[in-house]
Amino acid sequence: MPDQRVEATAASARPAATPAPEAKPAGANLLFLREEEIRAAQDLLFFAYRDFTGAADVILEELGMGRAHHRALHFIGRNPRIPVSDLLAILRITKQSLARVLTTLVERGYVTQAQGRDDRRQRLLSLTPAGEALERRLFARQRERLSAAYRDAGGAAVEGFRRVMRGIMDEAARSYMDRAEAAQDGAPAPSHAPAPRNGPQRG
Amino acid sequence: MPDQRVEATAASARPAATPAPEAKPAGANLLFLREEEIRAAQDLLFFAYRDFTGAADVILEELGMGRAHHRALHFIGRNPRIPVSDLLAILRITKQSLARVLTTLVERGYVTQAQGRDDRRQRLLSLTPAGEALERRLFARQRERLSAAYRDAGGAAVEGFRRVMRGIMDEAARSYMDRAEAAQDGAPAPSHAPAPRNGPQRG
DNA sequence: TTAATTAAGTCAACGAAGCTGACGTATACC
DNA sequence: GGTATACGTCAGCTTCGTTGACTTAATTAA
Repeated sequence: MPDQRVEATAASARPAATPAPEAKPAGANLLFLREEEIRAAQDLLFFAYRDFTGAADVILEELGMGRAHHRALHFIGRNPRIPVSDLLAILRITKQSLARVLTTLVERGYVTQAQGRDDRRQRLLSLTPAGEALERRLFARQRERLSAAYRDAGGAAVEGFRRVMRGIMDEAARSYMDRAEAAQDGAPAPSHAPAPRNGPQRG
Repeated sequence: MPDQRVEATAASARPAATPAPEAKPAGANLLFLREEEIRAAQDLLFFAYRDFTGAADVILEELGMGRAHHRALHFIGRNPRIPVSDLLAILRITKQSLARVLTTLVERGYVTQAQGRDDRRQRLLSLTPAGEALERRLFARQRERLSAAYRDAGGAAVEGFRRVMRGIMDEAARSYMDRAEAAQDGAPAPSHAPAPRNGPQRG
């Protein structure tokens, strides 16, 4: 098996990726460091997200489902009785895309749809016990990675992580997170609102 | 225009998502908080990554390219003269998938392929000046988000962010990041190795 | 009470970006 | 001289996003 031993590949002399270190005006170095810091952040986001999402793939594949199913399951689990439109606004996909995954989730008994009480046009989505069980299985895999990272990094780092991640997401997502957190602290039945948006909305 | 005013939707009495607060054995509450912390991390990763990647979409769309093109451009830009196989191992996609985006990047003059000197089978990839210019445009959009987040969160938070993100990615990605950082500090021509893997490798 | 708006579903078709399997070619290495 | 490696390519499939058009039921406003 070619075990991808890329070690020491391409160790040939390569023109350094860094600009020539000669004749830097004052401040340029700082600016450069800042740019490198941001580029490193791009790397961090790519790798961390790739491996975070990949963690649950084994289970998904054995069930013939994809990541889209997992995302729906996750957000329905976190927001019982969420209206379809709110879920759409969280995921930022079209209802046709959501319909595809939702159909299979309902057919296979992972998600139930209940008619809204005050607005009977709504179909409020919740996990069935089977859905909760599946979500927990998927969660367990990602939890391994995340809690190991949290444990190794320590509490202060986790708080920093939280702050930076919040800063990266848009205002709508931040206020969603705020409401989710408030709900966590015992507030009764908040809206799952993803907060006002602006983008397209076609379909 | 229906401005997605989801505010206060579904504020009907909903069975709390949280387990009934009565009769908690000692420690259960802590355990619960820890689980909620990890679930919140899932949310953070989803929203932050969604908006981070979305930031460059406007430019990509106007050029008729996708995120796959951006990823290739990014990692080629960060690793001039990278062999195809190393890029594949970083992106973790098949060469057929990479070929599709690479073909258009080369055709449109954003990327050049040079024959390897010590191993002439290799096609070492680099950005052309046009490719660098495009990458900078794309970078600028993401930079806005990232540097605002860094600025608002502060240096200590950024370090925590970095530590947690490193912890989430797998060992191979961590050692890639280490090597990239070392290269940054003036070491001459390191390998772009994504470090040994294990997964499939078919195709 | 009628008309407009909204929530949700559905059919059809398309595009981006993954995937597998099977080969071909040039180069390296033993 | 034979095997393994780096890269490219043809063909076809899957997931999951997209647009556009249209229906039904329920709510809301005129």
